[in-house]
Amino acid sequence: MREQILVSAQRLVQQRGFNGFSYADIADEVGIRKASLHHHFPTKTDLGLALIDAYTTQLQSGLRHIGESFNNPADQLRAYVAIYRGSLDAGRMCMGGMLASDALTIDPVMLPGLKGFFACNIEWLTEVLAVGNSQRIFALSGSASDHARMLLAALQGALLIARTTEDIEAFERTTSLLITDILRKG
Amino acid sequence: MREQILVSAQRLVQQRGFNGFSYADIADEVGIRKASLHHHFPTKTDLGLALIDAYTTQLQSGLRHIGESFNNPADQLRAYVAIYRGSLDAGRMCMGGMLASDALTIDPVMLPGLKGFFACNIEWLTEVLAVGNSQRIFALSGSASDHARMLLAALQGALLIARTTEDIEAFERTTSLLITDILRKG
DNA sequence: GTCTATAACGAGATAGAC
DNA sequence: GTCTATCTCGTTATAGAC
Repeated sequence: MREQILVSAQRLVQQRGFNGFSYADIADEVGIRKASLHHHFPTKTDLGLALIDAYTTQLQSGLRHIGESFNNPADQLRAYVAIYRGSLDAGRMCMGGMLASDALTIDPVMLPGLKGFFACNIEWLTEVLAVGNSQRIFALSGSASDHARMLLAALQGALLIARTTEDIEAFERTTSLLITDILRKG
Repeated sequence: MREQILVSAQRLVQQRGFNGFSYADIADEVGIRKASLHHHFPTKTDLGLALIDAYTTQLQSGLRHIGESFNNPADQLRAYVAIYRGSLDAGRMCMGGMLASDALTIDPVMLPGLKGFFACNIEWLTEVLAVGNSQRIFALSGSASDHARMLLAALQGALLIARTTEDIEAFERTTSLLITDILRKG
């Protein structure tokens, strides 16, 4: 049940933000009463902390899987971008981006976990970009970590705008451009 | 008074999102009672529509000013980026980005105005990039409109992440990289 | 245009029975 | 672990006096 609650709540946060859903929404979805939810997560902050933790674990698991599935840094980067594309197709934003936009309204105890999530993304991207650059697969114009931050920012923003403008095609073109600009020409 | 309300509400949306403030917050700030606000904006949706309209007007005015102040497309682009930097310094997000993250929870009648705001940004950026490219000041790897969308997405995402990670330095490096990647290399 | 007063609702949360 | 019942608070919104 705890797992069902987390699955439901995660979807709600990704689609509506942390202030955009209530215990009543979750209760309807998982089929128990509001009050019963408080047995699993006494406060909404407790739920939020568990969500960030679970989401970061999902990310790390996904990144590990990419590392095991692809040797080529370019393919790894494309697989990373595909995660965002899959999210868009499901009508979901990145939970990190949604919580970031709610940063001033949520309990501050959630912020370290949120920062950790972004750090996870940046560290992994930095490593992939650095390896690709040293293998002359990529041709970075700046440091690997600067490119990593730029990629993360661009993907978060592209996801946000694409959902609102309902333009998946534009998302696709943006991410293609991001990748080709990193790949060594000719 | 209507103007004071809009100023207050705009700041609140940019910092806390459309669901992150109430009429009580505005009332405290402008010094009238909650009920009096409904005389100026009967519903919160009415307020939201007025905010989007005012914000788009501010954008257009700002873009016009940039066009009048700088002839060089590179300087125009830097001035555009500086708008986001100024927002970050004020602890504010772009209102467009905030409303986009709230897209599924706000009254759908606000969505056309929100899409129009993004279209405004993309059209202006596309024009600046196209001119700079034809003047051989820029060296675009893709179409001007694709680069425009990418820039907008990257700036929105960078703003969001920089506020959460409290890393203005990272925002600065990201935007520098975005601009240098567009400029024709020495 | 602004006020007091209040309605109507939904939110997060608690108590205690089963 | 789940339930019913309830509490308290904040929210948007309205009625009607001044």
